[in-house]
Amino acid sequence: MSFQIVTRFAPSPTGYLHVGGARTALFNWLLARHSGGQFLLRIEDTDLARSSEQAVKQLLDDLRWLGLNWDNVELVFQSKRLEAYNGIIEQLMSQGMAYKAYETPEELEGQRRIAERAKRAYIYKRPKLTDEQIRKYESEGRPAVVRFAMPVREFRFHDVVLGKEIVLGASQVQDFVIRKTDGMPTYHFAVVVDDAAMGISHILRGQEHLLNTVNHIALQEALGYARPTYGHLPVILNTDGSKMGKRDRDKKIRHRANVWLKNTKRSAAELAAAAALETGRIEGWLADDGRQLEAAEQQKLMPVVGLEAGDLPEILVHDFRASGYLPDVLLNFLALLGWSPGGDRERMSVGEMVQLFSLDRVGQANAKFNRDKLLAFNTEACAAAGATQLVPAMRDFLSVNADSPLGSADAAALEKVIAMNVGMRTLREAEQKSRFLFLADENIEYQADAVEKILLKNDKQGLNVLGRMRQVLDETLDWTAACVEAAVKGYCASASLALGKVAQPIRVAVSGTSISPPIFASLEFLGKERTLRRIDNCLRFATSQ
RNA sequence: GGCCCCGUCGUCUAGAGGCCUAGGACACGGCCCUUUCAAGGCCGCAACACGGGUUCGAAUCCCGUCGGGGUCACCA
Repeated sequence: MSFQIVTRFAPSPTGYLHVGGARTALFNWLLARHSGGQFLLRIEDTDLARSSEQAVKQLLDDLRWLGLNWDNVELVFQSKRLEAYNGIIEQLMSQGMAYKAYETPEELEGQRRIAERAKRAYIYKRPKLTDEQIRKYESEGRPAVVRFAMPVREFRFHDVVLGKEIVLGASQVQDFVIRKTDGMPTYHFAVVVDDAAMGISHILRGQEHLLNTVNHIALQEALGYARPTYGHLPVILNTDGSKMGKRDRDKKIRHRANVWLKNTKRSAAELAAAAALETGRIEGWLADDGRQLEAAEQQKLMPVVGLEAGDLPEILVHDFRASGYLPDVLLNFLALLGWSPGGDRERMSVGEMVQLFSLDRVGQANAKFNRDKLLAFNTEACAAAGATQLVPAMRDFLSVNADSPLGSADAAALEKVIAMNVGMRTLREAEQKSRFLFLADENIEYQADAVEKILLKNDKQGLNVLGRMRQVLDETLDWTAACVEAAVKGYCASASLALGKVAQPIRVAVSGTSISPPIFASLEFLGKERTLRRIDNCLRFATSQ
C-alpha cells in the first residue's frame, strides 16, 4: 500500500480570493500535482455572519481562472456537517475531554484586559464549577460554549517548511473553544475533523497558523486521528512591510484625498459631502493613518479624488484579472514568493512548476509583494504569447470589464488590436490605448493638453500640417498601413519635416490623445473614411480654439 | 508585552564550510533604437544586519545583540 499525497485548500467564503490565499492554494495544488496526489477543496463557512453564497461563487471563479482545479466533485461545506461535528463533540464531553463554559464575552474581555495590563499573555483558566452552579446556569438558559480540555503539557511537531521542530511549553496551552454559542463548531475543531475525514496528508498554510497547530494536534491525539504533515508558509507583505491587505489601496486613496484637499483648498467636510459620505468618518480617517475605509466607502471617494478602478494596487486575484494580467503569469510570480526551483530559473510554465516543485525548496523568510516584477513577467508573457493566443485572454479580460467599447469587437478585430499593441504590459494597457478605434467618430474627446501641445503651439504649426495631411491622405487610394506610411513619409521628405511632426497631429486627430498604437496600423484599422472624418472634426474643433 | 518564526543587493532570490572578487531577475542610472506610449538592445550601480565564537578556512555551523514578522477571539 503506497501513500498518496492529499492536500486541500480550505478558504472561508468572505469575498474574492486574496493573493495570499491564492499562493496557499497554489502550493498545495503544486504539491498534489507534482506527486500525482489529490487536491481537494473545502469551504469553511462556520462563521455564519461573514460567509455568503456570493463569496463562494467568486472564490470558485477565481480558482478556475487561475486553473487550480480540484479533485472532489462534491464540494465540502462545513455548514452542512453539523451532525458529524456535534456527535464528536458529545463524545469528547462524555469522556471528560471537553466541557461547557459559561463565561460571557464581556467577562472574558475583562480578564483579557487585566492580563494585558499585567503585560502577560492571557491564558484561559477553567473555572471549578459545582454541579449546583451548572444546574443554575442551565436553568437560566445561559449560553455556553464547549471548550476542549487541553492536556497541560508541552507540545511539539515537525514543520516541513521551516525544517525544524516547533515546541510550545505547557504554560502556553489553554482550553480553546470548539463549539460556539450559536452551535457552530470553531475553525480549530472543524478543520481537524474534516482534514481527517478527507484523508488530508499534507497541510500547507500561512504562518499565521503556526501556533494554532498545537491545538490541532492535541485534538487529533484526543480523537485518535493520524497527524498530517504540516508546513507553514512565509507571509506575503506589502512593500511597506505591513501584512498584505487593504492597506496599500487605502494608502493610495488617502494620498489622492490629501492632494485633492490641497489643490482645491477645500475641507474634509466638503470632501465627505462630495462623496456622499459621513463627515466625521472622513475627518477621522484623514486624521489617523491607522484607520481604513470600507470598500464601499473607497468606491464612493475614488471618483471624487480622481481615481479609477484600475488605479489602485491590486490585492485580490480578481483585481489582477480585471487589470489584464495573465493567470499563468500570476501563478508563476506567486510561486516565486516563497519557493524557488534553484539556480537562475525564474520564468516557468505551470507544467514546469508542477514538475519542479518540491517542499524542501520552499523558503522560510517573509516576502514583500513586488508589483514591478509581476508587471515585467506579464509584459514578457504577452510578447511571447502572440496575438492569436491572446484573443481568449482578451475576451476574458473584457468579460470582467463590461464597460469597454472593445466588448463588441469580433475575434478578428481583437487579434488586430493585440497585434498592433506589441510591447503591451497588460491587456488593459492594450485595451485603453485602443479604445478610440471602437468609438463613434463623433465621440472622440480631444484632450486639451494634447491639442495645445501638438496642434496649437508654435503658431498652430501642427494644425497646419494636419490640414495638408488631410489632402495627402485623401489622395491615398490603397488604404493599407504600408501605403499610408509611404504617403506620409513621402510628404515628410518633400516638406523636410521629421515624421514626429506629422504623425503626432494625425494621432491627436484620430484618437484625441497623444498616445496610441503605431499610427499607420491604427489608420488602416480605422479605414480611410473614418480617418478623414476624424481629421475634419479635429480641424474644426481645433480651429475654434 | 509574553510566546513563536524569520534575517544575502531597494525587492524576489541562488548559495547546503573552500567553486564567492557572492550569481540571476525586477527596479534604478547611463547610452542606443524610435511616429507617441510602451517594448527592445548594450553597459553600469547595488547585499551576506551586527558582535562574539568553532574551523587551516564561514554568507553557509553555534551563541548573543539588533531588526522585521506572526500570534495571543465564541474569525478563519
